[in-house]
Amino acid sequence: MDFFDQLVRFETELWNAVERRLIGSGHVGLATLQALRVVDRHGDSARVHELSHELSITMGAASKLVDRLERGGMAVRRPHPDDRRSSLISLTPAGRSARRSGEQTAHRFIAQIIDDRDEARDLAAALSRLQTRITRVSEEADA
Amino acid sequence: MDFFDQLVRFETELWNAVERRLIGSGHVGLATLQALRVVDRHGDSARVHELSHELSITMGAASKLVDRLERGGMAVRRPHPDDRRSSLISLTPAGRSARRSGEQTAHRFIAQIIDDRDEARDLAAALSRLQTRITRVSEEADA
DNA sequence: AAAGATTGACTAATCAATCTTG
DNA sequence: CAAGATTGATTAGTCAATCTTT
Repeated sequence: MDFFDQLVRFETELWNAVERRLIGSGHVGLATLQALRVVDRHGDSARVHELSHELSITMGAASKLVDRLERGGMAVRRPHPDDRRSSLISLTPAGRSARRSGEQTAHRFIAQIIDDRDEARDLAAALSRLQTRITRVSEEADA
Repeated sequence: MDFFDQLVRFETELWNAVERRLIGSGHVGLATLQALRVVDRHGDSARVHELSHELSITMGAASKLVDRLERGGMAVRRPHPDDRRSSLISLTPAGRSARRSGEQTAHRFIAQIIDDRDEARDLAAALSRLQTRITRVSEEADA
């Protein structure tokens, strides 16, 4: 379990350290920043579904997350033109600005932790490859 | 941010997959299992402090975690012999049993995700090395 | 029936305040 | 005053039930 324990510990502490840096310099928190990045990345086609999927949280959590973004004046929902069950989510100017400055701060901090860009790329690739195995191994159980 | 995003995503999904496997086979949840492992690892010298530190959670969270272990009949607090501010936490037979079977299930599952033991060791070492940088880089800000 | 989303009940984390002991 | 722990108020997640639309 060494690998698992180390993974969990590092992820938790890195998340918390980035969070402290963001809050300490007057930016939005990391969970909010990650949400803003997902919405922005999707241009005008972000739905609750995308947030749920890309942040690995439930639909319920994603729905409430968008509620908070709206209350904070960082995003707005408008009706989906082709599917009346859904809404399209887009950032307000304030949301885009919070994303830009927060992302810059987070990026600088993380680059100090892992300053070797090749190593960062290799680690990301290794994790990405293992990622695909999670689904496969999980599904083998259901068979 | 590729590395960070991939790290967070992989950790979240691996945690959730292990959790589902544990619950699905009638074991304690993963957060509980991690707590049981910490207490057991410390023999008879586990305090709330150790749980807080090794799980990277606050003292408040760790204190409530021990409350839940006690309510579940998996651990007991007894007064610390040398320090009356503190308690020593130890596992009951039920707690030790839950730890053993849960750990076995979790271990088998994770070994299926990352089946190359050398790779697991290398990744754990890389993360461990980066781990030490978090504190250093965080503290540079305070200077 | 399935997909998208929302809501309510519950769980477990955070922070801050507090208490006791070192 | 600092360290260990506990507690209360708040925050944000889960799951399950529900509603609408596909």
